[in-house]
Amino acid sequence: MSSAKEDRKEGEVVELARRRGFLWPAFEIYGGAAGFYDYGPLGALLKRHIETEWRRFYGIGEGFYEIEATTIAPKDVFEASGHLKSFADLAVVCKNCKSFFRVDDELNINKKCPGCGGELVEAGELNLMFQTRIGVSKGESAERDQKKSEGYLRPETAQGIFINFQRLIRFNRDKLPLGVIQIGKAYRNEISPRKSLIRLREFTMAEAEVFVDPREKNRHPKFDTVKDIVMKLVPGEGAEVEKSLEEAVRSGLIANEYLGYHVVKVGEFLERIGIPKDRLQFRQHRKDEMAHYARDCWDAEFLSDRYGWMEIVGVADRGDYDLSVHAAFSKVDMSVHTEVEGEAAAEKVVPHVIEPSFGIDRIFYALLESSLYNEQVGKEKRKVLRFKSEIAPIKAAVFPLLNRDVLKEKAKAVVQILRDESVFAEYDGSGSIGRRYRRQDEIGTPYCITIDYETLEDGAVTIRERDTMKQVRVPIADIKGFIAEK
RNA sequence: GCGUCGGUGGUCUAGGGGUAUGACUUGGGCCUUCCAAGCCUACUGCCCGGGUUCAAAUCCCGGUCGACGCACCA
Repeated sequence: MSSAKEDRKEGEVVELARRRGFLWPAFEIYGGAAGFYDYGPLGALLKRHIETEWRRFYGIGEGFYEIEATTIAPKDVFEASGHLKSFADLAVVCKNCKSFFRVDDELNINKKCPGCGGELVEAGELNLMFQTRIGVSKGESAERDQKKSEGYLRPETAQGIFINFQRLIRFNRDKLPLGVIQIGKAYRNEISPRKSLIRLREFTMAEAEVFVDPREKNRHPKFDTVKDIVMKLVPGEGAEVEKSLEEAVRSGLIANEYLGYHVVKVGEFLERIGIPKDRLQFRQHRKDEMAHYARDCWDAEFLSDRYGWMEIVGVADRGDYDLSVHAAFSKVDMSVHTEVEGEAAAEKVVPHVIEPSFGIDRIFYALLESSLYNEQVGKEKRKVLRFKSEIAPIKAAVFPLLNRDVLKEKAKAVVQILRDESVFAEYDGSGSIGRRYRRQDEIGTPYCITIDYETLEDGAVTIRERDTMKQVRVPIADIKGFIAEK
C-alpha cells in the first residue's frame, strides 16, 4: 500500500473509467464529438452521490435554498450579465510571432500583425456561448422576430439565481444574508476542449450564491468555528503560504470573512467526499485573470498526477456586480432595505455576492484519480478505487462461495434483503471468488458479502472489507448496521 | 483554431497491397469451502468518406477522434 501512488500510471484512470462504465465519449458510434462525455451506469451513480453530498453540505448544513432555473435564456440576460459583450468577435493569430488578437474596428483579418507585421490567420470565435432561437420566426417580420428570439445556453448557472433575486429575497422575508444553490448543466463552446473531463463543452456546475449586506462582509456569524483551519494558500502576487483562515483574513490576503469562510468550507467539502488535503491548495487569481464580474477570486486546485495543479472550484467575491447590472438593464430594483447592528438607520443596499462555484465533472475526475491505487496482493496486482463508502457507486456485492443452487438462491435473497433496506447491492456469481473481489475492488465497492454453507445453518455471512481485505462474520440482519457504522 | 504524431475485438497489442496475431476481459460449461488458479467452449475488431489498384486495414487525399506543443479558457 505504501508505494501505491508511485505505481499509478498516467492515463490509466480514463481507461478504467471507460472500461468499467463510469465515463464514455459521447456520440461514439457517429465518430464522437470533442468536449462531450456521457456518464455510464457507475459514473452516473458516483456523480449523483457527489451531488447528494453537496446538497447535504450546503442545503442542509448551511441552510441554503436550492432552486432550478432554466438552462436557456434570452439574449437580454447575457447582455446584462456581460457575457455577450464579445459576441461574434473573431480572434486572429499571427503566423509569424504567434501573438493573439481580437478582431475589432482597428484590426481585421486583412491587416498585418501589429506586433511584427506577420500574416494573420483566423483562430476562432471568442464568445463561447451556444446560440439558439426561442420560438418560431416566419413571415415578413422574420428578421425582426429573429432578433427578438435570440437565446443562449447558459455558460454558468449563476444568472438563474440573480435574475430571480427579488423573488428570492421576498421568499426570505427581505432578510440578508441569503444563500441560494443550484446544480445543473452549463455550456461553453470551447475552442479546444481537451483532457477528458477537464474542459468540456457541456458540464455540470454546482453553485452557491451567498447574498450579504456589504457592511457585514467582515462579520460572518460562524467565522469562529472555522478561523483556526490552516490552508495552503497561493497569493496572486508572492509565494505560497500556510496560514490559518484568521491570519489570512486579518492580514488582508483574503479580502473578508465571508469570502474566507467559504474558501474554508470548499476545502471541508472536498475532504469530506474523499479528496486528500495534501492534494489541495487555494490559489488567488491575479488581477489579469479575474472574470469580468469578480473582485477577488480563490480557486481550489487539485494536484493531479496527470495534469498537475488544476482548478476544481472557484470562490469569487462578485461584489454587487450582478445585481447592479440586472437592476440597470431590467429596471427592477435589486436593493434590500435592511438594518445592520450598530448602524443607526435602516438603509437600502445592493447585496454583495460570494460565490463558491464547483465544477462537478472535474471533481469527479479528481476523485477517480486520487482514489485509484495499484497494489500487490501475493503474486497478483489489484486495482482498487478507495471511495468513501457514502459515495461509492455500489455499496455491497453478494457472492455465493460456490456455484451451487442453494448458495446462489441464498445470495440472491440477501441482495433483495439489502435492496429492501435501501442498500445498493449487486449479485455476482461468475468466475472464482477472487476474481469477483477484484472486479468489485476496481469499481470501488466497499463491501463484499459471501454466502457459504454455514450461512444456511447460522444465518451469518462473511463481509470482506475492500481496503483491508479483512473478513468478519455478521448475521444477515446486522449487515446494514455493520455497513452503516463504518 | 494552427502544428506534430497517432487510431487494429470490451481492453492492450502483432502485422501490414490478397479481409488479421497474441494476451487479458466477457458469456456458457467442468472443477473449486474465500482474494484475477486450471481445463473446455463461445462472442467480438482494422475510425469515417473519397481516390489509386484486379485487390486497400495497409498507399494517397479529406474528415473525425485522441495525445502533445502554441493559442484560448467569464
